[in-house]
Amino acid sequence: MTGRILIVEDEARIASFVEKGLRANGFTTSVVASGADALSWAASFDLVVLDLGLPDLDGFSVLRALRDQGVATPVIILTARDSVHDTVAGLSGGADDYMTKPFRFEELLARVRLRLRPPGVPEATVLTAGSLSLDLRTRQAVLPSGSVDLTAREFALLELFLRHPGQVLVREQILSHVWGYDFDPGSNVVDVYVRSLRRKIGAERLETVRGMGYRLS
Amino acid sequence: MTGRILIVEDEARIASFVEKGLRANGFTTSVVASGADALSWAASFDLVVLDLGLPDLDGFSVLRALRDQGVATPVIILTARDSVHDTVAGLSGGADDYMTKPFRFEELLARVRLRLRPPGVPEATVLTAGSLSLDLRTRQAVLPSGSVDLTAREFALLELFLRHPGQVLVREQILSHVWGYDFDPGSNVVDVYVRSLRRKIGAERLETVRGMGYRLS
DNA sequence: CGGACAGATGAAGAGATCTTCATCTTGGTC
DNA sequence: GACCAAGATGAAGATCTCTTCATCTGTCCG
Repeated sequence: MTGRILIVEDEARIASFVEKGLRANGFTTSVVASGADALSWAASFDLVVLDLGLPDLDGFSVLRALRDQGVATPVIILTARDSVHDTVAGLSGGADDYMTKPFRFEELLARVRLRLRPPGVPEATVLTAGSLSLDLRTRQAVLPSGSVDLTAREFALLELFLRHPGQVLVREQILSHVWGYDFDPGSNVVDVYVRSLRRKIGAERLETVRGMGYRLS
Repeated sequence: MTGRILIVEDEARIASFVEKGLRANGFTTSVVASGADALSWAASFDLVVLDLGLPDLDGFSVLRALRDQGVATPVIILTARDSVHDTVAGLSGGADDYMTKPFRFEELLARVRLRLRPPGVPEATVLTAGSLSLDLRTRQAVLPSGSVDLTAREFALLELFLRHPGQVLVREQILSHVWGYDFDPGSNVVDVYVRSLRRKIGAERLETVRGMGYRLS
């Protein structure tokens, strides 16, 4: 998936963090630091990441002005945790999305991908690898022998494997995706959950790559 | 939301159940009972509900034939619970959806709506009523005073209220939506969960309508 | 062979969640 | 006002979920 993304952010550190991450994932990005610039440029982009704490215009004025101009580009808003209510109140009809700072980059990436999904290519309801499938709505693993209910963690873990089929996933990667940003590196939760997944979907499906991590086969 | 829906189902009882429900929700429907008819008609509809257990052609052949003809109409498959694996395996790339029989009508309706959502109108991430919002992804209620985490049941209950704002919801409706099809009519779970929701979002937001049920105000 | 380390496994405990039940309160009706 | 039904509430127990910890097993390498 590709796309041109406009980052409207005045803090250089955050702008750079977002820009690097998005570029590393194949998106084209530009950064502007003011609401005025955002207004002039937004229409030429596929998506806008908009910080609410701008120096000149506040973010919502920018958003409203864009919509008044008939610009329909999806906007993902970055906001401080303590002004969530105002932010959410400003999202009319779900056309836009928001994230509270600080945020994990993966979360932003997921939302960007969601908004840029080509129309006509609906969201997957099922992920499949070989004879193993995962129903994303019912949170069930589907095997030739039948369906198995998964817990939230098991589900998140299996989803991660299914989204990276055949690829070795390192513990650290797994921890940061499934357990979040500030994980305890000394924990063996991953092992334990791989174990319980294996019990449910069959041990042979999750291959151990010694010294590296695990791989879905 | 409107749309023309083709129901491909040979069991009259189920066909009627689905047709009535969809019509009651503003959709235009037609029913055919054979795969051959499905093939000739599918292209003129916005969505197809396709039973896999047809007398002439099996459902998958119909689906494959449609795709071979270049018909991209979204298809929702109805299948027996014990052939889930085959069904899921047949869903290529998540372009289609499936449901196991027996199913709750509301579930079908939700999937129909999902598939017929006009492109460019992304799925809502937040539902709002007055100063109360619900973030559908984080499962948090957002109030002027801050955000509150909800449990799975609380979330489902509040979502139901927010999708029917200002409308009185009867216990039975609530039970069938949030607790599923085969609920115990003698239970007071609804009361208990209304209570716990009130504690979290403020008692004044959920109004009691004596002898009827509850309403979000 | 033996040591060291990576991974596998089982069990236990904390905490959350869901539901049921018993009791109390409120509103409506006669 | 008295009564009854509907609803509100608190508490307890069953179950599930997640995580940690201790121990066991297997692999690699000298």
